[in-house]
Amino acid sequence: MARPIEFDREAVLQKATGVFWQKGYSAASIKNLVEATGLQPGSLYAAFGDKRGLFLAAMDSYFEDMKRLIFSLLHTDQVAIVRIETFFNRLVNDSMADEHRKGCFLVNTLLEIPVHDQEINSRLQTMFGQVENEFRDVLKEHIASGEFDGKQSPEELARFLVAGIYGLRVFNKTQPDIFALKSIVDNLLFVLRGKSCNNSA
Amino acid sequence: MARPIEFDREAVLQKATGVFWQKGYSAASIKNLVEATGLQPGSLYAAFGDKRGLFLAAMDSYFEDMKRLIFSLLHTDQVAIVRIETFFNRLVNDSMADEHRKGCFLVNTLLEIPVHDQEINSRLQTMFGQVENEFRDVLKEHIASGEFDGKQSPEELARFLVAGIYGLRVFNKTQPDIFALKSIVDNLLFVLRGKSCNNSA
DNA sequence: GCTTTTATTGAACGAATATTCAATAATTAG
DNA sequence: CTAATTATTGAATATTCGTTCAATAAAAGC
Repeated sequence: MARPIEFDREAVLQKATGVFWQKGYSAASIKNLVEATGLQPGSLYAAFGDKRGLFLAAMDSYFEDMKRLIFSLLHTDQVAIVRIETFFNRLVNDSMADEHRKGCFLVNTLLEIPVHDQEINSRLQTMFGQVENEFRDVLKEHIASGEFDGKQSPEELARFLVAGIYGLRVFNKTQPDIFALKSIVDNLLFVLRGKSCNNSA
Repeated sequence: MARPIEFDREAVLQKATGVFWQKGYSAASIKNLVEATGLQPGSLYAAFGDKRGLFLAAMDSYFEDMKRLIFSLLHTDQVAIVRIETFFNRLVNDSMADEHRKGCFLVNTLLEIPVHDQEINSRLQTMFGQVENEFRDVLKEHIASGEFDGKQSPEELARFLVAGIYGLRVFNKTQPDIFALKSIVDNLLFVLRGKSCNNSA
């Protein structure tokens, strides 16, 4: 028994995410967000509390999309190592396709927000932790398959891959070169093969 | 035949760098900078033009220090691979020692400033290019020493290491764990050994 | 159709922002 | 000592910032 909300919350969050992604949290103004979303300040504040609340909601929205994508790439009927390869190929292609080279919104946020902001940083920690765990599970399969004879644990390898993702995203900001990115991926995956020496065969 | 400048330019830049490093470019206010440097707005503007000019000067000052450090670590009488190891050990130790986990000022800046800001980004590109070249030269020595039988070029390996530095700096923001960092470094250096398989001996 | 409830509007608010500049201070040249 | 030059001061500036709120609009219950 009241006036219903007119806007599509998800669509608004996507627009707002675009602004924060492009400019960062501090440099994104309410004016920018009002223009991008089409909502007036009052509506924005009624829906999300304040600028920070909108930012947190944008983070969550972005992460949900990201999680869905990662899950779809990492849970197929292919061999474990191939799934990981596919993931990194996708990362390289997406990086090249992004004309503004915005990178990953969450990585950007991680570096922008000082560590003493516990609310945002613990969120990021949880999010990146989930990604790490996804890789860890796939790596467990990989190791069990016998195609790997290195001494590293799945946890250790997962951390290494996550750090590799960070490296690629930052690298793409300085040198958006597809061959460079691919070569970095090759070297990352090299670590996962373990059996680099085939002269026993 | 005029009043001399009272402040120490390098000392002021160090203080200003601290503010930008901690808060980022956008979130750092002139008020913050005035308080940190001890200079009044007028003096700051007379010396550096505007906030952006001060930021550019801070970037340059920071990079000079960084370059000196990298040079000192990478040009010793040790074996090439050991020098690289030493560099990464130092990076890990410094990361752990930084209580505010500010990471690398230039990497933070790289992710904060949109790519369409050509002035700042081309500066960063040059700076990181120089670091990459330093590694490339050391890797040439490493490859020439015969301790490496991989197929990668020094250029490719240098890019990989630089991406590794990026990865470590970002990783340290989410998980400041010395064992995790060390394990990532181990895996990075694993790629440089090439001769991972000793069963022919 | 009237009341109630909630959404939307957008002007208005005070606070904070980057920057300027007239006044003052400190130095040197002559 | 005086004049010239430049550094320093910090209040004042205009603008932009995030946020609020009274007015208005739209729906549902009775």
